[in-house]
Amino acid sequence: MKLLIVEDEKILSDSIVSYMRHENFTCETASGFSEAVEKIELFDYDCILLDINLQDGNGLDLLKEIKANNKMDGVLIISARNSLSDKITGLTLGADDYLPKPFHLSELSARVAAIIRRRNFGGSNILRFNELSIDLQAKAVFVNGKLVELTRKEYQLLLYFTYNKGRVVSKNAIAEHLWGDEMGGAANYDFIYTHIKNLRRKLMDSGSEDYIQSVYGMGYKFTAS
Amino acid sequence: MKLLIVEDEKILSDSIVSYMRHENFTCETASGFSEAVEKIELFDYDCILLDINLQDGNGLDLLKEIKANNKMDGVLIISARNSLSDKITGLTLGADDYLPKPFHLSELSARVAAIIRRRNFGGSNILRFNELSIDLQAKAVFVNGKLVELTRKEYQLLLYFTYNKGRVVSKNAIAEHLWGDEMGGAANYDFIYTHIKNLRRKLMDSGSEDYIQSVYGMGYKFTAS
DNA sequence: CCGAATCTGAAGAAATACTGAAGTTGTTCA
DNA sequence: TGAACAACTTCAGTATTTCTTCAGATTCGG
Repeated sequence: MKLLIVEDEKILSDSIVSYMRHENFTCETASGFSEAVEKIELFDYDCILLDINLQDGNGLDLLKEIKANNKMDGVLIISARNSLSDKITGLTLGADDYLPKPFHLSELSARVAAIIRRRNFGGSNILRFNELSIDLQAKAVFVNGKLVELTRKEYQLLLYFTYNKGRVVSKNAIAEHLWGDEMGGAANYDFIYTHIKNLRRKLMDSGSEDYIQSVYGMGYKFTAS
Repeated sequence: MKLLIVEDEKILSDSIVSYMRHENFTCETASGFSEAVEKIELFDYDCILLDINLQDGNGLDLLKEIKANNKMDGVLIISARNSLSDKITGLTLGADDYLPKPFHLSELSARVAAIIRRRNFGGSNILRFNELSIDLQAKAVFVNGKLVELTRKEYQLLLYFTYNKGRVVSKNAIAEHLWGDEMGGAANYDFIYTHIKNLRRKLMDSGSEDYIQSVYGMGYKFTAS
């Protein structure tokens, strides 16, 4: 899952990134209004953590812009202001949740997870696809009720497939989602081949069909239902 | 058996009521501090499910008031907050148990049932997991009835695991729960490794299975039942 | 049939986890 | 108060697991 943290207090931004990386989110940052606009136009994020008190503009305007651009990213507003009007305005403009400073990082994490769950998976903690089921809370994957032990990357990969079910996802998109900035537009995709191979093998060894369909020259399509 | 659910998130409150009714509890709700005080003064409840993060006041104050009024109601604290101090304060003030959000309704139900059983049959506050038992009042841990001497951190760690039974807890979350904000997103987790090692050793030396499962790259999962 | 894309197993590199011991802090009790 | 002890944290070295790279095999579309 990929996040954009829009926050100009470097210390806070860094600690959010550090925490969320450990929670296995892919994180990118923007320290200002303009940088955020740029990144949001270029990339897809599962959730944008938006501090509405930026130096170089009003975060609510940015929010307006995100929503006007028909971007489907989730948005969590972070604010030092406790004013009810900001909260209401934010939620009216389409933010998914609101978190006043100061906050516990674990609460931030829980809320972000909730937003993503709500937007991508209908709010459910357990996803089912044919003989496959995924418990988001326990971070566990089952085939016919039997636990399959996946590594971090394999789990992230599977999750990315599930919410792009039926769509072809390019290797570029996968790289961007699982690795962020530094790997997007990589020269080769050997590491993706390897992870896909391992994921396929683990699932099929446990008795699952192969729902990861290769689409020559395009990418992969997850075909379970 | 009659419950009072003090919770201002209507969706959560409704789903608790719906679930608990099926478990044959009589349910009433209060969406705020003042409403709760009123109801508690007027009626007797077997157990009060108290969210300590209310809009209109601190839930811990309400708890203090319940206990000061010599009400004998059992109290289960529900909290999104993760600060250890809240937990400790809550239990010190006389709460019977503590359940962090998010939780499974089945777990809530089990804990409520346990509180009621305990209070009605004069038992002490004891959690049981296979050959492990934890006396919350005495803050003592037993393996097959034999006392295991744990340090404070080890005890807190074990307790935190039991609260999150079956879920993967990240080292971040552990750090934040046991040490508070300042450790969130810490650079290294050496101290967690050490405490986990010591806790594991003490429990296993006493004849317990190792219920603390390491999940590479994600954290730990407590697997007893 | 050719070149490009994809797949595979194996090996090296990197990240994560564990351990014992040493250093530091805090508590207890004379 | 301060010596003795317990608890906590840090550190350095080791073990384990995962990630990435690579070379060769296979498949695919034209």
